[in-house]
Amino acid sequence: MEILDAAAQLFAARGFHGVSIEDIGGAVGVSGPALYRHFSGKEALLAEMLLDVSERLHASAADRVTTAPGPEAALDALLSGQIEFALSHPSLITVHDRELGNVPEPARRQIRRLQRLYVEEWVTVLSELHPACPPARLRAATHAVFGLLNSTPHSAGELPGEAMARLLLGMARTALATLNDDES
Amino acid sequence: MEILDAAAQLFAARGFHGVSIEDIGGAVGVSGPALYRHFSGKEALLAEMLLDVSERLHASAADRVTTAPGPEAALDALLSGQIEFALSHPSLITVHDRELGNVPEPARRQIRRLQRLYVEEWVTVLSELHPACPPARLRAATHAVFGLLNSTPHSAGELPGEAMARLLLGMARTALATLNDDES
DNA sequence: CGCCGATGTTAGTCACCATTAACGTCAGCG
DNA sequence: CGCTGACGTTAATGGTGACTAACATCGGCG
Repeated sequence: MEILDAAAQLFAARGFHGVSIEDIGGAVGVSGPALYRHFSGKEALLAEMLLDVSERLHASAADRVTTAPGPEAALDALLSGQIEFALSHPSLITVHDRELGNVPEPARRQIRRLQRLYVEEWVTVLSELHPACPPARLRAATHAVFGLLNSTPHSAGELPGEAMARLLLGMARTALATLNDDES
Repeated sequence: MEILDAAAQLFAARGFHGVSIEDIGGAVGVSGPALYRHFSGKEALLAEMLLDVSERLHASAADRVTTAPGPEAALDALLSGQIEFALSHPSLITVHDRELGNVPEPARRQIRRLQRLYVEEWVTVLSELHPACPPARLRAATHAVFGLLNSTPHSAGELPGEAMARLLLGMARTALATLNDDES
């Protein structure tokens, strides 16, 4: 929806509390309280936005993993999916890992659940590739790779999108390839 | 200062606009407007906090690079410095790359300048190790590595600090080692 | 035509919050 | 002793912002 897109950009730029309902309305051409015809409140708007992101990420990951022929292909599919999403929706990525704390309780738990499932998708694939590696280490490495891939909003414009995608894919792949070698 | 530490944790958890002056006062045992005896306002407090972080990061980087015997050692020193800082001051790291937009103008420019100098420190070292690599690519890779290293606040507690430091060092090192190999 | 539901609009209302005012306390020091 | 400067406190004050109320507009459909 157009409202959610505008809100995502504003939230990413100024933070949830730095954006007013009137700001969001103004960004889509209506003014202020008109938004209450579409959302029950500011927090509900954020909740729907983050829920949608979590669902899309998790659904895409589950799909890619099950259709991949093997763990190496699955990992590449996960990497490409995350990169594609981060490059095409930088504001959503930014809001997604900044503003969970402002989502009210019924929805927050569900978003957390989807995020956890998403991470576990990665950990499962990685544990097939690195059976000797303890899960906690795989989880930490997964979060680190997310940090790497989600850095695109910060380095926006340094490189054309296609080049950036290849760079991130290469860096993430090799970063994950060393998981067995090191001592813990 | 104790006030800045408390404010950093609050800002990291709830965002600049999500924290009130009274919250910060309460966290250090005084209440509300007492803070105006130490800072001219909320934004000034943030400015001092971010300026201090930028200065420490840049000074440490410049120092480590000049005392290192060669580019490989310099890169390792940069990596270790950033990891050490991120692991010991997660809130400062979080605030540092989220809240620049809320710093008023005299100070913002200076913080930006220090951040740019910090990045250039990395790019200079990397360009000695990868002379064929265009600077834009090195800059993008540097930001990506920052994202990787600064992911610690998100994966807090998965791994003990020492293990996390080694994991991040290994991942970042190998991620940067592939910079020449890929096509751009 | 005339009702209705979707969608907006403009004026409150009420809470919160940064900042300032006015007023203590008290340690150190002449 | 009595001043002074550092540091706090509790009341304004003024602005902002989420949310609600009361009031249009209008396309579709009986």
